[in-house]
Amino acid sequence: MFQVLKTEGRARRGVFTCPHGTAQTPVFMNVGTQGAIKGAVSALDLREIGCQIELSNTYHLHLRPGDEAVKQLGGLHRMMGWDGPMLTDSGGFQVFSLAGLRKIKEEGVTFASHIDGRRIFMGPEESMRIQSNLGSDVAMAFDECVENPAPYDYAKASCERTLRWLERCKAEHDRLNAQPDCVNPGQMLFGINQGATYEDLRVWHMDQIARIDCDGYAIGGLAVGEPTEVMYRIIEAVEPHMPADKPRYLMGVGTPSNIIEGVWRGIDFFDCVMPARNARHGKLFTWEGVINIKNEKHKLDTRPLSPSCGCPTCRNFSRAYLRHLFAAGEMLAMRLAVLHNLWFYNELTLRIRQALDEGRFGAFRVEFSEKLGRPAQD
RNA sequence: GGAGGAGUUCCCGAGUGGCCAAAGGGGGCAGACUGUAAAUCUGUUGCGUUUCGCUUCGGUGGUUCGAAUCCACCCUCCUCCA
Repeated sequence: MFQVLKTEGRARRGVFTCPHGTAQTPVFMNVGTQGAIKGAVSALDLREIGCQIELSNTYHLHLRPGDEAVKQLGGLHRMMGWDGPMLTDSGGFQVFSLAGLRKIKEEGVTFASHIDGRRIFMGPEESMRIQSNLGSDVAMAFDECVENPAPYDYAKASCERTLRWLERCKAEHDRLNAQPDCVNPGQMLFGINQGATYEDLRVWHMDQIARIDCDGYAIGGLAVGEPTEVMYRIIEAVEPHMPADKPRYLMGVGTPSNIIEGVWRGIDFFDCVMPARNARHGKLFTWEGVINIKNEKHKLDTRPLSPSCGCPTCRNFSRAYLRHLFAAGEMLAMRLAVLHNLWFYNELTLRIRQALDEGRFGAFRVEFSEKLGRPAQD
């Protein structure tokens, strides 16, 4: 269930309700692909850093430990110790990221497992079955994420197929939810818009999938090679065609600026590996701009990363200590960095919501959209 | 005291007459990262007025058109024998 509380221009402030609770939107979902946030961060930590929705992955959990095993363990929520809202990606992104290891046919996709090379077949029905076994609150439709730029003819054929796959996903999802031993009978289904960088394909595809009754709609296939301006142009073209009473999810995006600009263009849900991955690599987001904590200039800096940050890392540790932990290759470096960046992303969306509540999101956007992507000034 | 062996750029370590400012690794410095095959990947790491010049392979001197590389002596370290 989704309720829009307030709007400012195209931007929306809302509340999303699912079997494991509610999320205030706009929301950033914290990515824990294999049932864990990389960087030694657990579900306990997610609570502390303000995570509203956790995101995991169908393909990866199907390979390890296996979705049947997860089901026997009581579902992914119980397995990983997270009792809040959870969304699972369908494996569609792996069609893109593992492009060298798969073959696409009408029935589905055959992957050569990136772990041991064994053949894994995943089509709409398989993806739905796996996600049903995982017991997430939101299952994503199985789609093909096409790399940009893509030839028009290919993008057209691909998004037509993704539409047919959504019809199969919907049918299988409804069937599975009605099974007596279903892990999470209230599981929702989100459809995914594709069409590469072609506005006519995007709009046609969006109109088509909107006719299939989903609990939300996502824009996929962006931030996969095209310039940022093109991404914004596609969102602006598609968004008016997305059902106004359903949540809108921009998949895999993005930078703090991308999120502000996405909200400005009517997006409610985001997710991205960037805060976690960049954190592991020493790039930290703050309200003053981006900090590369590995840089020599922080060697003797006793200040926290950011004076305006209330995260566990900034409350307790100096830049100098963090830099040392990175230089020394200590696991703790990654953990503290990931906690900080995810806190920042969760607080970013919190402040966006506050700005929307108070009708000043336009001013918020002007103040922060560009600033958050620049290097922090000392 | 005798017999061998070894000293190369920040470190380790290749290189035994010209294609050597010198492989490779480490360390250092910097950059990338967008529904996670990523604790990964890339660049750079003697100086300068940078399609060229200068200084550099323990030290000094020599051979040669040309030396990290060959010769002499010296210094330091390691192993074995006494």
